[in-house]
Amino acid sequence: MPELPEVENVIRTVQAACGTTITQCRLSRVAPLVHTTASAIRRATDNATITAITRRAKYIVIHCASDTRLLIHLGMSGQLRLCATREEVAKHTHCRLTLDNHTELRYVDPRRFGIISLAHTHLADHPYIAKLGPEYDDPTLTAQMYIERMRRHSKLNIKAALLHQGIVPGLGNIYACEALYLAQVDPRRLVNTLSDEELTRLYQAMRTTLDQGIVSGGTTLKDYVNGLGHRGEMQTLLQVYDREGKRTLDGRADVIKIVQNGRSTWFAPDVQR
DNA sequence: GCGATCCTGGCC
DNA sequence: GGCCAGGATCGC
Repeated sequence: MPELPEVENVIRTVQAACGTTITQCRLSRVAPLVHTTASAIRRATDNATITAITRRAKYIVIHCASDTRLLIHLGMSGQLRLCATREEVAKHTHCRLTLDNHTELRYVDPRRFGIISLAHTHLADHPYIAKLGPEYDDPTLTAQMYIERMRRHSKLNIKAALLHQGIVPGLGNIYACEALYLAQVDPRRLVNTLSDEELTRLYQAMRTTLDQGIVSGGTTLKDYVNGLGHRGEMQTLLQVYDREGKRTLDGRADVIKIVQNGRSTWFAPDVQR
């Protein structure tokens, strides 16, 4: 479900949890924990005040006053919801953080591809965080730096490179297809066949696409909702994603679907070269 | 670098 | 019943 714009909208809509104190942490046995245990999470969150909720790539970071941070990745089907305590608990709710203001943060994930983890010292030292490239909107990430990072993976097709979270994280299947359309680049091309000019177009396109996704509240294809349960609007603006056999949204060209590295790619061969 | 794999649910 | 899905790790 969630790519960077969806995760950004989730963290923005759960900010009311900041300043509250966690009075209870309930983890189901099927919660997908990584690099930690249920007891470590209970210990870290017990009576902890939430000082901030931030995002790193597609990870949600819940900062506790105790200097520990709870890391949540939503995987394919995860949701983080800020609910009234009395609200009915949805199926596949794996973690409930009860807060001292009659609300709860609930992590729900039917497919269980997401993860919950813990970072004690520097966030950047966490094994999963350490592998990530710089944020797409990092002011120090110039087009030139982006090109250099891309060229370290010369043998990848450009679609796979856009999905590679170690280069610049945040794009998933939807926004990668959309960025390639905006930049007018054929997803099948290898990085080492792209000119600096084409990579610069992709640098700009991925930034524009992610910004647009954030501003429009994320893409609700099926079940994405933000932390308050509201759907996004970006699905009404997608040019190519899931439009096999149709025209692009702007009517400029026909869309076809191919499979790359096991994932569907939609693109318009007449305008993506 | 690439394919298999984790898992549930919706759709054909 | 089989296929597909917004992700990413792991082993080869």
